[in-house]
Amino acid sequence: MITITNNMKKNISRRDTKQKRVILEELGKVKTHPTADSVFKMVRKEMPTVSFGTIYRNLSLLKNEGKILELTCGKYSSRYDGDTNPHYHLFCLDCKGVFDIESPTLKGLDKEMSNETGFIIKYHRINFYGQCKQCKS
Amino acid sequence: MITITNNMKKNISRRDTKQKRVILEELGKVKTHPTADSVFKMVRKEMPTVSFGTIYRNLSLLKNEGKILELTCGKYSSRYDGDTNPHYHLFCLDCKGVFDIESPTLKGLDKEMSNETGFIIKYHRINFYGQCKQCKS
DNA sequence: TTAATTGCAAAACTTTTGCAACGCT
DNA sequence: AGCGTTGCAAAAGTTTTGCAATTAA
Repeated sequence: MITITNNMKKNISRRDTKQKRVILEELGKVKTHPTADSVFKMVRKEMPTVSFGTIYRNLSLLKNEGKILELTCGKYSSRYDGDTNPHYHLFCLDCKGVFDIESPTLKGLDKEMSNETGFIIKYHRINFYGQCKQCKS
Repeated sequence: MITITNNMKKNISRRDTKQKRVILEELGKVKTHPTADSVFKMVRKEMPTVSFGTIYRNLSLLKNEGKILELTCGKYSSRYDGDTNPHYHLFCLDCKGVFDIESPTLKGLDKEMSNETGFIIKYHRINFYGQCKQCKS
């Protein structure tokens, strides 16, 4: 009999490090959906010797563990979200900021689209594009 | 009196070039949502001297003119869609392919979300993630 | 004619990776 | 002790840009 052990799950955390803790902590503090570079700068303030490689490696681990979200938004630079509750985002075409949409998500959409298309659908993301409250004046 | 001339619209085409025509033509032929690099290779077959800069510059022009769509899908490489009719996409988590969803789009969603959130919403994109028909076996 | 566009190459920018040292467990 | 993780630096991948030559209008 073959047993699936935890070790067989690839690219997830096996150790609890200071760096990982600070990254998650900093992401939890902000609602700005920072890029990897911004996370790097935030963490640097707490840990001046942290490196870029460590930021990227940990963001990848945390994402695979479902502790953070990676938002895809155009060429260059993903953005990261410490809030893993299902929600959508507004991308401001003027200031380029990313904002949370508070409205509830469309619960039946994945199943409905699965049925209509024949694809297997696990989840979806909705990105709205327009102007944020600051920029709409 | 100040007149808005066509010249004041920045980053749109002003000349009709062979390169631009071939790029649009090649994008119209496929349903694969190619990356800029793939478009480059496709166009190279027709025009062996075309350069990367020309591909990127024209993809940007065509996008600004609404003749093609740029799909954002994770770190690295945007993908381009010659079909500008409103539709959603499935991103296959296995083969990494991008597929069109034929179902109609959610027409009232932008207005509804505008009202609920106070943002100005111009358009939205929905990305579904799962398995395509090939990979779901 | 004149100004947008091209091809080429270099630069800019984001992300990944090799490796020796380090530090969880 | 064993091995996952770190810091550093270099490499890899994508996109942009400067410039002289070309070409559409």
